[in-house]
Amino acid sequence: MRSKIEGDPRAARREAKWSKILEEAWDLARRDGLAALSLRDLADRVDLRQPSLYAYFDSKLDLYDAMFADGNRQLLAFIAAHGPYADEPSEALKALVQVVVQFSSEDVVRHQLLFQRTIPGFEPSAASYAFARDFYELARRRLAAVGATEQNDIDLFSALVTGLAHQQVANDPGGDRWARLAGRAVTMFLYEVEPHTPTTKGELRCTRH
Amino acid sequence: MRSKIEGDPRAARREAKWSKILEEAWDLARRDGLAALSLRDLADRVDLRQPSLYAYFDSKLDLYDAMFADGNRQLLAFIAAHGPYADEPSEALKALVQVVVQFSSEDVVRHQLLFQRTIPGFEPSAASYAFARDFYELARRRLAAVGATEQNDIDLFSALVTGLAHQQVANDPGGDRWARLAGRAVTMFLYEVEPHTPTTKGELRCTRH
DNA sequence: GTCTATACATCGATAGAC
DNA sequence: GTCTATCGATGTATAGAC
Repeated sequence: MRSKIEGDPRAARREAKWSKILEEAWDLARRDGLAALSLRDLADRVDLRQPSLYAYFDSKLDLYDAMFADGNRQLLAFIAAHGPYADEPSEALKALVQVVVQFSSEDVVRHQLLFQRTIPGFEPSAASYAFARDFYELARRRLAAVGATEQNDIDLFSALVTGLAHQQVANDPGGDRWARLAGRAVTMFLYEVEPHTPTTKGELRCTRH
Repeated sequence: MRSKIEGDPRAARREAKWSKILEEAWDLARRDGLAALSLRDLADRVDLRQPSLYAYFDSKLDLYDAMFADGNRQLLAFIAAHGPYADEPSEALKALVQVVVQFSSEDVVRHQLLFQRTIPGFEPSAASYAFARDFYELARRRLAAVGATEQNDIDLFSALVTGLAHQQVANDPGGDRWARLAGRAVTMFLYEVEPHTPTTKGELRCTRH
């Protein structure tokens, strides 16, 4: 795939233009709101006429789809950039939650597109959704490492994380009022999933100090 | 206020029309998406011409504001209709969470308007926000009854509830995959807020052996 | 209060020339 | 690929009759 671009200067230029379009689309969405994104404003930003944008995507929903994939790529990159973590599974899980909430709080409209479905008619394509699945798998593995494998446990955890992220974004954008609760939230979750009565699920001792 | 309407048939008719407008606006929003609501379609639904709608609200954002207030009234009515609960504080809290998540899952766009801020330019007016404050106060009182009064506790709880509601709405609309976790979530929360080792609120240390 | 009529700006999208 | 020109639909708003 890479060789195609590097070997073909026209494809490389097109790729660069496409990246510029995505970047400016995010910027406009942050300024005007995700739903209020205007293709004419976007065209102005990238030195094109509005109809010429259709050489890069088939419709506005298609653009949202590309942004959805891009946002998920950013999320995976953000997680990778803030690693590696301690090997200790519960610490790794705490770190993940912290990072995800921070990621969400850094860009409200990105969080809207990735985790809230508010654009009428928008449904991620299978290809774009694959990136979201990658993130889900990453979280699932880190949950399994602390012994949370049942669907109910995973669902409870996902609610906890999205709740923290949503409250952070909605009520304290740019701050850390909910982000700083990530560690406590995971502690609470772990205690629920692995009760400290050390019976079947391995020897786990919990004490308060 | 009531006497005004009952005493004046014209005011009563206007009130009825206004209710009809709100009702059809919700229905259209559910069909087309909240942001895609069209005033021309709405006018057709209520047997008016589009400009005549401006006799009932000053702008489209004004209509959203009225829907915001209406949705919050519905929430308070929904809570009232599903009471009274057991006096036991923790059970009352569980019931509240259950009801709120169920309420959200019953209407996705209502949940969007009330708890997610996705309409560009929309900000609830002070009058409409008063209803939201009523709900917040109700939840705060029920939290206080179980001993959760610190802001961090309230924030953690709000994240938990909105997280359950959001996951329910986004990933299992109409179902109960997350709604049924409400009781467990509250139990988990209560254990965190009121540790049964009644000493300090120190960090919980878990170690494997 | 509701209507007709109209205006204006903006939007996504398409046709066809180059 | 990019352009010009244009389309239909939209939201907003106003004037003026009844």
